[in-house]
Amino acid sequence: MTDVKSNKRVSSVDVARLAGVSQAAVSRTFTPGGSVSAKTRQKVLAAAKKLGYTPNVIARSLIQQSTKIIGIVMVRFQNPFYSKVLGEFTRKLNEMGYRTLLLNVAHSKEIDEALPMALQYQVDGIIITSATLSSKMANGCLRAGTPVVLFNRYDSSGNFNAIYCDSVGGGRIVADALLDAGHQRLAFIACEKDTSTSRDREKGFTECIQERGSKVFLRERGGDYTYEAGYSAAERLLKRKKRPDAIFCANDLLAMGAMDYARGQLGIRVPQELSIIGFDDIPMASWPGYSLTTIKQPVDWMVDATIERLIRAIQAPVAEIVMKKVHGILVERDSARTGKLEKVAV
Amino acid sequence: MTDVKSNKRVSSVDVARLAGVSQAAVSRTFTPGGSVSAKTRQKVLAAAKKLGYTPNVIARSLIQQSTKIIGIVMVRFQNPFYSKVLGEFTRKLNEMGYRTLLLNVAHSKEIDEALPMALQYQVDGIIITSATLSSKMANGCLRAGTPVVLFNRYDSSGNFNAIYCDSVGGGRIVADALLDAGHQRLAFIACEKDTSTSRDREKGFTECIQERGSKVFLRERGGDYTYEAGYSAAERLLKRKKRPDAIFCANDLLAMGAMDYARGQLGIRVPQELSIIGFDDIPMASWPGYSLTTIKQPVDWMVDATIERLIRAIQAPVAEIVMKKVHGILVERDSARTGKLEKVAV
DNA sequence: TCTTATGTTGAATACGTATACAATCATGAT
DNA sequence: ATCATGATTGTATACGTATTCAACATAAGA
Repeated sequence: MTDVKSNKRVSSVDVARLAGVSQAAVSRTFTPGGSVSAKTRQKVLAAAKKLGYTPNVIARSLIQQSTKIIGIVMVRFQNPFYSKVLGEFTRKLNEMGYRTLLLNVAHSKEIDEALPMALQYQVDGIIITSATLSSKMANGCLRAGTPVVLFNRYDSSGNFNAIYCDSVGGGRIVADALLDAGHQRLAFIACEKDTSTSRDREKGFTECIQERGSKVFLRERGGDYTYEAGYSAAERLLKRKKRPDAIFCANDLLAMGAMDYARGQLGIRVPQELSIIGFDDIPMASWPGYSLTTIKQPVDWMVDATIERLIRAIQAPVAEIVMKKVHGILVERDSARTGKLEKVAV
Repeated sequence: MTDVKSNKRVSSVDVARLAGVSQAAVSRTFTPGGSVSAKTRQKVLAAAKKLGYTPNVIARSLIQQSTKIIGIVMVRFQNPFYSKVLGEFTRKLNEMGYRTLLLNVAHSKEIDEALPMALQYQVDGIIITSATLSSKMANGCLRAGTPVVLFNRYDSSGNFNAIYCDSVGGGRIVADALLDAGHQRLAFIACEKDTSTSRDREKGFTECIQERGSKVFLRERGGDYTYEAGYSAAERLLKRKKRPDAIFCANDLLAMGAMDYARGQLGIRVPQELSIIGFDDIPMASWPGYSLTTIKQPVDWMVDATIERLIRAIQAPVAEIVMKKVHGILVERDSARTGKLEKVAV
């Protein structure tokens, strides 16, 4: 029964020969809308089963000019936010009949090496998370006619589709909430590694505070978007004589690091003595141990929108560029005092 | 300068025509060991640049019988352990000239749907993490001549390459450490979702305890390999009148959930009143907030070994099966009393 | 019965590349 | 100048499939 004699690949021609039909008949049998009689279909399927035949998608994609592969470029793998994002992308794309070619990139600079790989593999589309494109690569994609959608980034040139969360607005929301609750000395912990998100979150935060006649008390650079960076930044921030009473961190990991330092090393009570707010709303943010107040990015919506935009661009390659900005929402947990002053005053 | 007139794909024939050479010359120019004179190479490269030509790897793979794509099947995406694993795999495979096709699978059962996809795409090899294969699919891979390596699983039939961590041994180490430190009532929190790892970790733990003349005090099913499952399992475990003085959890996430419940809800001091030990050593385990004592899986080594085995199987398709088991090591942090009794007694 | 429409079928071709083979070229030694 | 040697080149073919086209069969309608 097991016909594992030669490790030679079995092709549609082999199946056709065994079934006594033409190769075209085999192809049609395995093509959803194919015009085949029930009889030949039977014969073909029987022969295919006997030989263990599987259609070669690579060969198919050559002639159909479509690989049904989407390239996903990710920069920060370990960050749970992007784990979640990647999981959603692969799952949903799978359901729609697409496979995902994963390009893991350590730094934004490497993106210029990764993209040609994707293009060489004739991917139908490319999703780029947390990074932008050099104009050179942008041109490459244009030439290849491969649609690109930026996820959680935008390109100020306006040449790319982009789905992203309003970082500036998120920063403003945080500033408002903290000031409304009566905080006096607001600090910010940034990520310095060429991330536009950190810059924008700080921008909204700072602008809003200034508009309300105050200014950011302290600013510390985290260096990275990691727990460790937040931990050490908090150390530098909280060892001062006059320390902040609220810290807004550029993302949740930084916030969790900061919180652990404040509580664990200095015994500071959160939120009674210090409010901490993050950004992203990663799964861990809701863990009781942290119960982090944060700006939630509507990941599901963003993923859906990104996929929809990409598919549309693939199907109708009109030179139409769509940029969608979605608002983050403040998830109030227990790491920050965010109640309006009035409420307390009453 | 921008010749983006037609979105028609540019092929080696187009380049050849423009350069005034044969298509073969173009192909040879882009083939590392190709026999081309410097002069024609110049002409070809110039023409290629002008047209924005990129070799079509799909077409190449058709004739070379090799796609340079590795399929990776992952079951539990959100778990930071596998995030790390995936990151390592993609990075290292990339460096070796392979791309990765990511197949995200919600449950082990779905693996039988995912694998044919990989095979249809003619992947050169397949890595399966945290799941085993049905014998039917196993046969499919055999027929297709596609090597498979199981990561962090083994197949008792002995038909598959496998690289995995000694879960039984890890469980024993934990039992020894806890008993040596004088714990009396040892509990275990399991993951029930068809995971052999959880079963094996419990097996080693239980066996060792029995050999030393005792037995497991309590056992609770976590349900999932998640923080939430650990949290609620701990609730059921610790609300009893006579509660355990040590809990071994099937993985780190469960352990962190359990710890947060114990400390946050019941005010139990860890490790003074309760020791907690996990398994995996995910990045968060070393966060000061948890400082979790755990069994470290040597991920880097395991990833390297998996890749090496896979590449070897691809290059020399001898029917050789290799199963490698590596020992986990106890990383002693602050969530468990693990010192030998003698030390304390002296 | 003849016509028309509809459904099946196979032969031939195209997708974009790599490579075997034979032909050509350059080079240096004799 | 002749020959052998080696490097370079072009032609032709193969990889495995989808699809066009024409041929054919079948069934329905007149």
